[in-house]
Amino acid sequence: MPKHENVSMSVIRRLPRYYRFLSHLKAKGITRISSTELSQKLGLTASQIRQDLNCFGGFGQQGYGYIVSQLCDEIGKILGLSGGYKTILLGAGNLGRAIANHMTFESDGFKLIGVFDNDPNQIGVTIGGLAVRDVAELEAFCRKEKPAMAVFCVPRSAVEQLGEMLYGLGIRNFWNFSHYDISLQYPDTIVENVHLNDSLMTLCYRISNGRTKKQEDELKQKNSADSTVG
Amino acid sequence: MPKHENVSMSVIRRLPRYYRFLSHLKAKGITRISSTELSQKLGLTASQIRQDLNCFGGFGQQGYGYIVSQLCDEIGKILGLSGGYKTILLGAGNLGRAIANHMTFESDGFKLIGVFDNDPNQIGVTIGGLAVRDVAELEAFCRKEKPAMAVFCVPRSAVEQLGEMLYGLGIRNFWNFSHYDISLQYPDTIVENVHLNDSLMTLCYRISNGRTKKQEDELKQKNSADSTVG
DNA sequence: TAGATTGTTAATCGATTAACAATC
DNA sequence: TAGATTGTTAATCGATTAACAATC
Repeated sequence: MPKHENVSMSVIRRLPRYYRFLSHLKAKGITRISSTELSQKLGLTASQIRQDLNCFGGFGQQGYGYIVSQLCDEIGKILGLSGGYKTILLGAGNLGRAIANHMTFESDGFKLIGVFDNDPNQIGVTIGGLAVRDVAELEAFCRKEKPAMAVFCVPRSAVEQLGEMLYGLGIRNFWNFSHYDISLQYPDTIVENVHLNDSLMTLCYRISNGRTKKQEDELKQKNSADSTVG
Repeated sequence: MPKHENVSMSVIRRLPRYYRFLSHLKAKGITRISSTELSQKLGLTASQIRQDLNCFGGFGQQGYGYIVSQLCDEIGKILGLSGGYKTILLGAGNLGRAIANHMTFESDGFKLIGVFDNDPNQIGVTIGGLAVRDVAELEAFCRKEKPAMAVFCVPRSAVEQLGEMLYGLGIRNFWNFSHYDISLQYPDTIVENVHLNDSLMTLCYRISNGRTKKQEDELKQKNSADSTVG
């Protein structure tokens, strides 16, 4: 597995979108696509797509474009989707359940091996094919199974406590749905935060304040382009 | 309510973090904070924070800093958190439930007024204080209540159908958890996407490929700073 | 007044876009 | 070969950081 240093987060965050769309094309039986076509479908520039892909190597053929299935597989490899990283999930509330099901049915590089909660009513209930365990068993479970990643679907305060324990047990990778960002405490962790609250407030801002000038310009441009076509 | 044009999405996406942290400080009874202190707590530069805030006006006092409660309230106003935008939610699965509860207990500018599903087993069940309605009632409900925002917690295919209907009914603001991005179809919509899948794949990439050079440098710098302090 | 910290301008850095030679 | 489209370099644009005068 090659290491791709110096690739910016901006590029990395676009890879899943490419992967998703290419999978879609592949499923539809489309074999070939150019950067221009891709850019139109995704709302990006062709230049950016070529620039992004060339961070990892030349996957296209001049004068032809990209072979959909090949490019899709390559991006899957780059993303490390066959990793099968052992994962535990903390918190069996509604969000935890949704995430557990998601991870079970669409395993994007991770394998859920344990779900934990401290609520006696939840313990034993089956979620994503797994019986919810008592959080009291967490330490022993981790020593035995050595999970690579932990998902936090618990409140902020619980993450502060559990984070310390899991860090002590060697876990360095986290998918965090709480407000507490463990990476500020332990800088050598890899944390992917999903702050639903922030997302909602951003939406609130956008509704309240209207579009930015840039967005307004793009919209105008798009509208005039549409009416030219039609 | 002033309109702040020309504010970039990068700035807007940091506002909720400021707001969240300032609320936290306020709750702890802290009255004053400088941009330097804030920057240390949030892992940003003081310069960036001042630059960000000055997009909206001068909220600080030279030689003193910022009054926590005042700054917090101002950011809340900028975000439009008192908007109380009427919101409907489509999809009463686990994710829909988690989101409905979230929106009911922490109303960040939105008021949930209806939850819809097409599964007869879900209809009538209470979620976030609301009885789940049959999606067949959706159109009549919207004509009467005129919601400002819709949350999509349904699969891609359902969003394609429902999106068209809701757009036709005048709804232009969406919080979207599906893979289907309605803003590509209707450019005059405001859509905030939450792609959990993409987030997970990004994490997978980061685990598989290690830190970027920039992150590695920052980590080294932080470690040496820590050992100098201790 | 002296010290501190903002608001704001200028400098740097990084990301996106444009252009075009290479080549299938 | 001619046409198309990539890979890659150069130009532009935007965002972040640094610096410092203004001022509390």
